[in-house]
Amino acid sequence: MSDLFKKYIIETQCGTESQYEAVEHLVYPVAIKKGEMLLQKDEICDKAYFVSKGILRSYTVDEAGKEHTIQFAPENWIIADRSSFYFNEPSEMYIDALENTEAIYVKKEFFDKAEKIFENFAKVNTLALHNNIRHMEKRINYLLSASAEKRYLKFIETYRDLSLRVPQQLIASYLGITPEGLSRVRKELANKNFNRD
Amino acid sequence: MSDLFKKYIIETQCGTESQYEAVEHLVYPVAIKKGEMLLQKDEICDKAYFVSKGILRSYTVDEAGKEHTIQFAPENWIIADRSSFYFNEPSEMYIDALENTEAIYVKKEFFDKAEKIFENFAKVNTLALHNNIRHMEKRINYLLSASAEKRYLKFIETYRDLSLRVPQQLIASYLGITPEGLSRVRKELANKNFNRD
DNA sequence: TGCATTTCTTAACCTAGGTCAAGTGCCATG
DNA sequence: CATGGCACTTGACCTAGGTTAAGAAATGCA
Repeated sequence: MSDLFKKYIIETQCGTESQYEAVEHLVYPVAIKKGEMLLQKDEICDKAYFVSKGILRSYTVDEAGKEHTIQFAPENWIIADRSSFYFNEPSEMYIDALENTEAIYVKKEFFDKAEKIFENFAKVNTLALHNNIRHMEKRINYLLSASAEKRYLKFIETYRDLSLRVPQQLIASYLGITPEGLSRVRKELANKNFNRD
Repeated sequence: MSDLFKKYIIETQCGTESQYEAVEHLVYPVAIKKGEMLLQKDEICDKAYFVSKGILRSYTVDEAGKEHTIQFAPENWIIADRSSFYFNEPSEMYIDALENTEAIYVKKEFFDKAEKIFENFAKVNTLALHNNIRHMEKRINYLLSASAEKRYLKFIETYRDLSLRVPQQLIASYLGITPEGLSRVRKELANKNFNRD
């Protein structure tokens, strides 16, 4: 179950099997049932999950009770409330499983230990943070400037696989539109494609 | 002109004057006139600016020619296209000055050198990245879930000083609404406050 | 002080997308 | 094989906020 994570670590760190063995005891495999909650609002997020099979998702809930998807994490992705994890502050979000999922989680100790074992751990981590920032910046820009249709097209272009595996209503909640709105957008796109002979 | 930056570095790094002197030659003071451009789209952003007086701003321009403000940087803030700076890739954004501004800029060499001089430079930098991520996450959440009015109220609560110094149309472009839209929101807020005797 | 330029407001009108309420189709479990 | 429950669609209606165009204020510059 944690083989994929092992591979991920060894590859990104340019590490060896024996280096990985030195941190392995801090890697906890878990099987998560569809719908199961891994993090609730106001809890402190002390676990970062790496998905080896299935999909996890983080989301917020507004005063009106509506869910807003922050992130999808399919295979090979890491998910956590980074702010809560790093600053030890209560989380604003929830994390749950969209499918029966196999994952591993690590706590802070893993990061501390890994920094000692892998020469470039901090550097690789910084790279990951920058990737994260770049991604969020693009998302903000899209939310500021693009219509529902454009945001959807961008989404299926960027996450082709996810757009097939994830319920449409959740994609809508990621894009900042309603399920009905997304349904309409899809219909209009279908018409366009049909009409351009 | 660079005194504020010196103070900023010494404080955040818990460093000494003499440590600062060892990196000072990599700190370039600049005076920027209102309206002057510091970064254009498609350029690689190789400078990070720290503002000691005035305001800088980063923004994108969409296909319709509309500007979308990504960040305001008043005194004591740092501004750059982080992705372009870190990954050496062409920038998607512009940076200009909203007021006559005094700033310093540093290039990558500064970071390299500072990492050697200040014991915790990398750690403090990681903290800054996490702060950045937290901030962007909140912004995404607001864009997904809150009305124009709520976003505006949040903005003036969070950046009281900026909301007085920055032209309204630019605040609108930060919030993802039109200047006219913001004007209407303000009017409605004024009416509400007037009518609650 | 006076003119020009930019910023902000207002109002009429419009539209993308929200809301609400019925369907329709699709598994999934008994 | 039936049925109960989701997920998705559809359509009628509504509204927040966009668009356009015009003026009013503010600001800068000479």
